Amino acid sequence: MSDGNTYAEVILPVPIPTLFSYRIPGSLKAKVKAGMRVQVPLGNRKVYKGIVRRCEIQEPGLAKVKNIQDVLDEYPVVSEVQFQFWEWLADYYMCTLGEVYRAALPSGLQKEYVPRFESCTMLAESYQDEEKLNEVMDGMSRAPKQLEILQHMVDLALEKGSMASGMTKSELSAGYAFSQSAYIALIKKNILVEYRERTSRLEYSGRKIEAFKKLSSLQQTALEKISSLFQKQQVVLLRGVTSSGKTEIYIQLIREQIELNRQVLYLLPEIVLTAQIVERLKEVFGDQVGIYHSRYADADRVETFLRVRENPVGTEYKVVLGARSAIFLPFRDLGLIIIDEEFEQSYKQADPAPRYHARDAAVVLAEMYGAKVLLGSATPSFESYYNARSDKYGMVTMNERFNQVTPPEILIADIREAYRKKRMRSHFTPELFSLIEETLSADKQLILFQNRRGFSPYIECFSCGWIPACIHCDVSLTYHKQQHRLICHYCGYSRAVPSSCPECHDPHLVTRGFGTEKLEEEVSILFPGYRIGRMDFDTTRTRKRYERIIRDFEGGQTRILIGTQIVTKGLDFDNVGLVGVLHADNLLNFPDFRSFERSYQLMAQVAGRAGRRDSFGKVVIQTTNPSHPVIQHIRNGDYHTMYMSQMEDRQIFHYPPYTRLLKVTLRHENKEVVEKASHELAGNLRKAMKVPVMGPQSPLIGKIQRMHLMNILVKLPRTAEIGDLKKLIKREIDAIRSNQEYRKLFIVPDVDPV
DNA sequence: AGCACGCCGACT
DNA sequence: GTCGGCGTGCTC
Repeated sequence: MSDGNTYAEVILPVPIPTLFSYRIPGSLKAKVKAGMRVQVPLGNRKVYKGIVRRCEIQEPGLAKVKNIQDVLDEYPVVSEVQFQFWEWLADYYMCTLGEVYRAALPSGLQKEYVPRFESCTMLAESYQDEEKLNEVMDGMSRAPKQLEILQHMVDLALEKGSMASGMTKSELSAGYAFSQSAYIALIKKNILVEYRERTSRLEYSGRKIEAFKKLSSLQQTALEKISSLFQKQQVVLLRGVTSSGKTEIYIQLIREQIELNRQVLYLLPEIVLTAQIVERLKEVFGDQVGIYHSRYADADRVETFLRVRENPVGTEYKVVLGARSAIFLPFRDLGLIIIDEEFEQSYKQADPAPRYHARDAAVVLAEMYGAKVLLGSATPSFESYYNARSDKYGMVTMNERFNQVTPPEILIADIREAYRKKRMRSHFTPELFSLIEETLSADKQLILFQNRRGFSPYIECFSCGWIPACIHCDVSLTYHKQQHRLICHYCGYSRAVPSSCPECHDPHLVTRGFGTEKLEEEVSILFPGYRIGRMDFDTTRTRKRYERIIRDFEGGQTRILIGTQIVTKGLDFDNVGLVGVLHADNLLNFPDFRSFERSYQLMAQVAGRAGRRDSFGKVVIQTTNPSHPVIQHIRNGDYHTMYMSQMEDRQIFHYPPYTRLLKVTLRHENKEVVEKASHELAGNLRKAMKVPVMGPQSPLIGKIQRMHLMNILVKLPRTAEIGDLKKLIKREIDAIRSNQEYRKLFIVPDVDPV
């Protein structure tokens, strides 16, 4: 039954799993289209910006239907393909469309965003013909000012490409005695037309495009293999060791897509997305390259977002270099998605929802666009390698480094033996110590890796063993010497260092273990006179500081670089002769089924920093367990054997890639409540379905920010249609949620947790 | 997620 | 007498 009104379904950024229906007032009927942002009231006088999912729907049959207040776009900002992608994401990752909306649009588009408009002008269509124009210009001897403007107009237009080119009024009026009245006369005569255009906050460099680098024969072969695999496969894994020159292969593939007038999304982990890589792409693709990541000012993200699609066809960005959220950009026609360092955990969004994995989501997105996916990595994730080996993906391997760069020599140093023989010097084995000396005297640089920040992971009372712990979390506090404070690495809580033990009043408190800060101090004492750079969470808070540390090391001002994980990522230095891993056991002993895989990837990455370009490098890995299989595999560079042995375990214990995991985390401020609820949920899940349900288990850190945690792990079969199982799980979660007893309980499902 | 409504303790 | 604490429930 139609009442003559039309209605729209709107997605709002609220965690409610429904769309909201609004009436479209007559005045807006012509303007509202799916994918446009609208302003709507919700609840008490609150104004929200929502996205129209569908419009022109029938009367929704609700008691209260409010009006759309305003339409905020001239063109849709979300396309139908994007909506399909949003819906897939919400369904697969068990979240609401509202949550996807929050993640997908830059916040500038969710709040106020006032684009800058500028007056532009161009020749009216009938005067774009040269003869016709000459005719009027000949008749303008009595209007020299108008003639001058036209002359100028033609020069500028031709410079831009054609007589039909538009320009801003300020461009037209620059550099001569521009007459406003003469200009208006030309508009009135319909020789010029004026229009308004949104102008950019991002600068066009107008830079000249440089020639493509010639590929080596190895690169050329790899490129040809990739192209031929793309004939029959949607996804190809490019397995290329560090320094094998993957980037230049990507550049050729991007070029091919641009020639086909299709767009390319080039995903990188946030931290690898540095000036180095951006520069290289701009060198060859100039202003066709867009950048999109969270460290960008939001206004710039909005610009990139809009320029991916809204620009006239042909002038939009052809390739966007971005971090994981770039999968939400509204591409007109995506032909290829490159995912570099595809094994990086940071592709998975942990918090908040949608807890999506950009690599996996990108494969689905590519399918929707009919695009290809290239995964790049030196040490692929086991999932991707498994897919390649089972022919789901194509695979191309590059085993040699570019320009015959010699792979680094990897030495394993036994910490325990060195201790026994009393040959440790602070945290250095004799092997590492003498190689540091050698490297420094050979005028080379070195990198030391320790996966802990701060000075020491905890302090302890010498007489009674008391250890200061966080008041909000179940962890010890890390001592930061420079700030002279004890800091919680989970919630940020900090306190002064006590002058004596509060338990037994002994003033003798000792530091235990070591982090990057302590390492820096000891290196400066043991190897005086060399400038040291430290790169960790504490020293890289701002982009400026981060870039400065890199620049100083790149330029050779700092000789020694000490850091956490962050030094392993994608940095390309020429003069590094040595890389030291101070304590590999930290990584290996992490209680997670992926810890071997991770350790291998991490150590292989650190090792890859050594001996790039024309220099020969060495890597020293210090460990208390030199016979550990991962250590042996690293030394032999044997990814495959490592993979095969891990796969056996994964199959036996039902872990990915043989199953899909779904982790449910329960949070409550009361320990008893969260334990009771999680047991109840796990029990109900076991009753409801025939798949392995593990737990509930208290995680390694049982309390974070005053909230007690419990995890339940569901192992979903790879083969079956898992949609129904997820619905079932959702139902059980909702049942627990609706229990009054558990009203302050948070239940968070995480699909494919990492 | 907001935001208001609603029902109990310390203040001008 | 009220200001305000945050528990509860709803939002087209």
